[in-house]
Amino acid sequence: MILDERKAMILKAIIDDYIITAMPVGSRTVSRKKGVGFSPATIRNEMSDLEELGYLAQPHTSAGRVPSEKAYRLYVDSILKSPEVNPEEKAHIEDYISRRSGQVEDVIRAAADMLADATQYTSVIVAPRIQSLRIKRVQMVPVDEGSALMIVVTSAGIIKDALIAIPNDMTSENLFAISEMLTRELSNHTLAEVRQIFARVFRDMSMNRRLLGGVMKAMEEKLVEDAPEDIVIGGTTKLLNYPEYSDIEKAKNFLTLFENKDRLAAMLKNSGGMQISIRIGNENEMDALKDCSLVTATYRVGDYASGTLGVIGPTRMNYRRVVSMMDFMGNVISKMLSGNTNEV
Amino acid sequence: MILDERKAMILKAIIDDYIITAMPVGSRTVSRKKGVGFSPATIRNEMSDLEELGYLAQPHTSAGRVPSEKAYRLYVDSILKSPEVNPEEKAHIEDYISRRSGQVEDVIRAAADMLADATQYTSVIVAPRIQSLRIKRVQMVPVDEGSALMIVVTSAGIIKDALIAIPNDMTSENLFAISEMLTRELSNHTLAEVRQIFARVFRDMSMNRRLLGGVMKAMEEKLVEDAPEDIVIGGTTKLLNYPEYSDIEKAKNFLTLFENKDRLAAMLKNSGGMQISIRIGNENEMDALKDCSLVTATYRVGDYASGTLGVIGPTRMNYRRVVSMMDFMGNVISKMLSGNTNEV
DNA sequence: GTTAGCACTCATCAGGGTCGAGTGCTAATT
DNA sequence: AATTAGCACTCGACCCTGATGAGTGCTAAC
Repeated sequence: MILDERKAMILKAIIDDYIITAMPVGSRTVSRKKGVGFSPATIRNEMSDLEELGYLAQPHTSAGRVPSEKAYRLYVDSILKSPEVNPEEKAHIEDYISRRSGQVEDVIRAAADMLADATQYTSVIVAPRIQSLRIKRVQMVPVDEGSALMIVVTSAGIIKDALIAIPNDMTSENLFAISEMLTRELSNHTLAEVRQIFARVFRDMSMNRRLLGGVMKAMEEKLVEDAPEDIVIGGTTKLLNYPEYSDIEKAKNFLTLFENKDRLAAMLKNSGGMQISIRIGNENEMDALKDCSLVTATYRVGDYASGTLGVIGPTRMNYRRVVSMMDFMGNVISKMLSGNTNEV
Repeated sequence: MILDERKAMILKAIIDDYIITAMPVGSRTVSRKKGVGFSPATIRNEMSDLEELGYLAQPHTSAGRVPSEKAYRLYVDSILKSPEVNPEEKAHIEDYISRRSGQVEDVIRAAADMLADATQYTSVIVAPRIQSLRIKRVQMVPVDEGSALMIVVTSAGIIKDALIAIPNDMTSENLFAISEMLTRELSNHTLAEVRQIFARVFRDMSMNRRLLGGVMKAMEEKLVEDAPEDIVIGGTTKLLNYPEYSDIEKAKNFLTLFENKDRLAAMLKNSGGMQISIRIGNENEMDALKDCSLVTATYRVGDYASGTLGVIGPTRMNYRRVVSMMDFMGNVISKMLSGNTNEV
């Protein structure tokens, strides 16, 4: 089912045109393109074949042709090798992001904005899964009579905190001592392992059972269990600039998507572990994305944790640019976030 | 320029109807309402008067009448006294929000969601201005070789943090000692005063000049100066459900508004210190809000700090409900956030 | 195998007619 | 004097129509 060279060339021309104009492409238009040395009639015959093969579709009898998802798929697969981002742009992006020192949230925020800006589509970045991170320090800071802020510093400089209740008579020296102890016990373990470790600690030392109970509860509840996904969205309204979203219903559907961040994160993450994954139109499970394409990539933090970044645009998006941009951006994020992390 | 009773009644009927239907209201419609004992003809005469007085407008000759901003203003002023939120709803909201323990961010997030949900308009809440908060504790937690997380706990349990650079040979005991010292020096002062205090400390003790320099720089840069406004938005897409936003251009304008949070915060905050302020249509400075109304209220945190909450909806919004909801919500937030704060 | 020619299709748009909601005015009623 | 009924008038919404033009498929000529 491989296309001969001329068909492929014509199909490519049609897709290229459609990516820009979002209008059905006619035979005349194709034949006028440079590099295409055939008359409209010839093109028509080929287009007719392509339609039969399922690569093109006609919105109505006397309209031009529109590429099908199958066509995009072919196009995308054939194009992935040849990236295209100019060096100045790269430098600019890297500079902007690296200016955000440290905090993972900030880096991701900056990256999402840059990605949306560079592609002119909507971008989404999911922070690394927290359960898989290794704890480096645990520290409690008194906030109030009876409450303290528990801070967990993990590898890769990702920091999580939660308010916990403490006994009223606890001094800050006391808290410090306990923090040191917890750090000793927990460091180098993942958050997911915390529960078992606590079980052991509880047996070993009877000290401050009540406080430890509170700490453990907070860790489980706030840091492990229902921790909402950390997910950042850039350029939410970018897609409204494209004609396919001039229908208010579609726009609304699309925008509501971002209100449920957990679902969004879930969707982004099942990219099957591919380095770069592209889902076109109906290849997406979510209804609101049925006429969008979603390009996702993975970035790494240190040696174990990883996160996902994605771009959502119309099916006729500029895949070449998006893919290379994602590739580049993934590397930048990895570099920024792993830079912090010296060994554990 | 006060309206006689009948005119007022007719005007109110028109506004009430328009709030629901978003369609020009005709004399017949008004006359059919219960409580209005007049024929369409009579109503027409009154409506004609009201138009002359500037309370009504006609989109075109043979259409019904539409309330002007002046009418809304009158309506709103006359209605502010009589709140309307049912007790179960109140209980539900209070319960939902109080479930978010502690962290200011969480409370505000929850409140914004609730507010948007209860009103079916878009809600905005600005966190208390950080400069005016009093410091309760300063604590540094080592993160990495050469970097630490500085945490500033302020009154009202609002917590700010920033990554700072520290000398490589700093131990955690060392950091703890310095934290204690900083806490002693800074507690009970506002962030805005930090600079002067540092000047004094610098003279008094020569210890660890380099670290202190870093701390001070971080405080100034990250916590005082360009700290972006903490602002939370709920129900961004809610307004898309109203016919006045079925125009994609308007929708886009409106949505882009939320991308510049600083401007948004600035606008919310200049409500002239009123308890509840309502800006209708052109009373708003921002173009994107020219055909919206903005209702803002103030909440307090402890005795000194305060923040703003707001609802954005179409000019024909249900003012009665929104106002009473804002009033209630402001109190809930105040209570939640001040509850934490025992004396400093 | 390629192309020119031609009849055919169909979305888009402007013009024109009808319909109905709503008005303003005038005259009749209370 | 206030209210109401009646009526002519206005104007947007809707539907139908025909013209236009982009684009197609087929056939015959090159």
